[in-house]
Amino acid sequence: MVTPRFDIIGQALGDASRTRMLCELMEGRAFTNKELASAASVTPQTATTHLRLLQDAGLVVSEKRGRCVFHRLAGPEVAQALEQLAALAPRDSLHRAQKRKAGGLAQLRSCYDHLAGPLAVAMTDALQNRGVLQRDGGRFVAQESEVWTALGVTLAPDKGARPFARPCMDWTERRDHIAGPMGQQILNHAKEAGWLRRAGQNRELLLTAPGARAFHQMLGLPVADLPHFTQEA
Amino acid sequence: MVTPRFDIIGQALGDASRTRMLCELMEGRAFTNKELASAASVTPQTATTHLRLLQDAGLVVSEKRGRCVFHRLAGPEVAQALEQLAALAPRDSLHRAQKRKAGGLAQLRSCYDHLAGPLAVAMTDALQNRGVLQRDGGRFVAQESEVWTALGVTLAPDKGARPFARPCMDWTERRDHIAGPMGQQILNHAKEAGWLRRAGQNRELLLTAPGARAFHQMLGLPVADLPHFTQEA
DNA sequence: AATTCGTTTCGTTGTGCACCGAAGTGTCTC
DNA sequence: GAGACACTTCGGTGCACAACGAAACGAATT
Repeated sequence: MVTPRFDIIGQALGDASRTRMLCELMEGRAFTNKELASAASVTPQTATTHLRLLQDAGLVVSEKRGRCVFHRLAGPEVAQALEQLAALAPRDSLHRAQKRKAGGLAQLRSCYDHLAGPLAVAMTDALQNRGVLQRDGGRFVAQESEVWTALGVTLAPDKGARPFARPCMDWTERRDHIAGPMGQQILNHAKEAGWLRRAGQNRELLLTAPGARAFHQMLGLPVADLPHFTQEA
Repeated sequence: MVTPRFDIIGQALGDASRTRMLCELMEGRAFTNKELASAASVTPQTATTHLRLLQDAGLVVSEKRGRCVFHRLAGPEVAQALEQLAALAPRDSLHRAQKRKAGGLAQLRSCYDHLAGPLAVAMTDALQNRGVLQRDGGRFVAQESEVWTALGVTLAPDKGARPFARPCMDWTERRDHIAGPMGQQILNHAKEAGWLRRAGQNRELLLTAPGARAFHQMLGLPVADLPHFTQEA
């Protein structure tokens, strides 16, 4: 048969669990297997098979980083095609991204042991612009002494084997931020200095007034749009 | 769950048989159940369930005409979305329409007992423009005496109960042409007058030189692009 | 009324596959 | 090294559904 084979893509779309995963991925960020599994309400091993199928269909690309695997849409065309397809069904739209940005869920949060979100990405950018941090393929190289002064932080010296600064895929910005010992110590210092406070049980964080001043004065980071800590809580 | 529900559409696309049907329908014409069943290589009863599914997904609309049911894509947006989706898969394109138009399969053919194809649609247009034929909801009303002269045909008088001129969904043009006794007698006269000849075993027809003259002079129909009869056969 | 044809409904079979539990691999931390 | 942790592979279960035969329905023709 000479029939065009968009049934492969159709097959990939033809399952509710995969649909839920794709809706998460429509946000543009990269997600781990576990997160997508949770989004689809299935176990990780089921998510693995789903994601392989989406990969085979060319809708999703996956990238291994350490022990995590990050999945994201194969490109903007995919998102566009899916959006157009979803527009055929006059249901509620699927712009989770906007909802999430509007709702204060995760503009500022911790990622494992380090800082994540737009602020973390902006910090990474700022440090790179000042030449304190350089990207070298899949890793970061930091001028340690200068980082101290740039951040006003006294970081413990590197213990050795573990890379001092690693890039970590940021959920919201779909770009890398600083992980590893350096990221961990930055977050610790920010907490101890009272720059950040936990918002609830989850990983969400709030910026305090001194924290906003510190990040803005030291690195020129934009802090106006971030969620600030108020006395209400 | 608040997840968007494009899994319904995805489900509809997620089957090879339905994909084959949709590829046929991408041509823009309306197809009967049986034709789509044949295109998908399944039995008509299987095609029925597939088509209901496509209907529920909002991809296809169906219209009953006599004992036939005509199915076509719900609208141009559907075709566009499918095309964009198919473009994600870098396989061979699905433009059957163009192939079929380029290949001389069915520019001019008989439909049951009457004439079909672009020429038939153009004829219907021309007769309506001259006020000889009027559309009245789901049927045609013809000024019989004037039709005679306009076509240079002597049509037998209407037998009674059966509507003299009925609209019939044209495959190629996705628009109606003239069926019923009127359409039948027009085709008969065209054959007897040597205006048209059969091309092979199928319903394909060829236009002869006198036929081209007749259709062009009497109704101003465009005949240049239609398949002409030559001595080769 | 009988026949033919296109379509649909029903009942059944068979298969594909989503799902999970258990176990295995690779990576990171202590 | 041991112990977490993220992910994958394997095996098995259960369900959804594509497919067809048989039969019913409706429209058109005789």
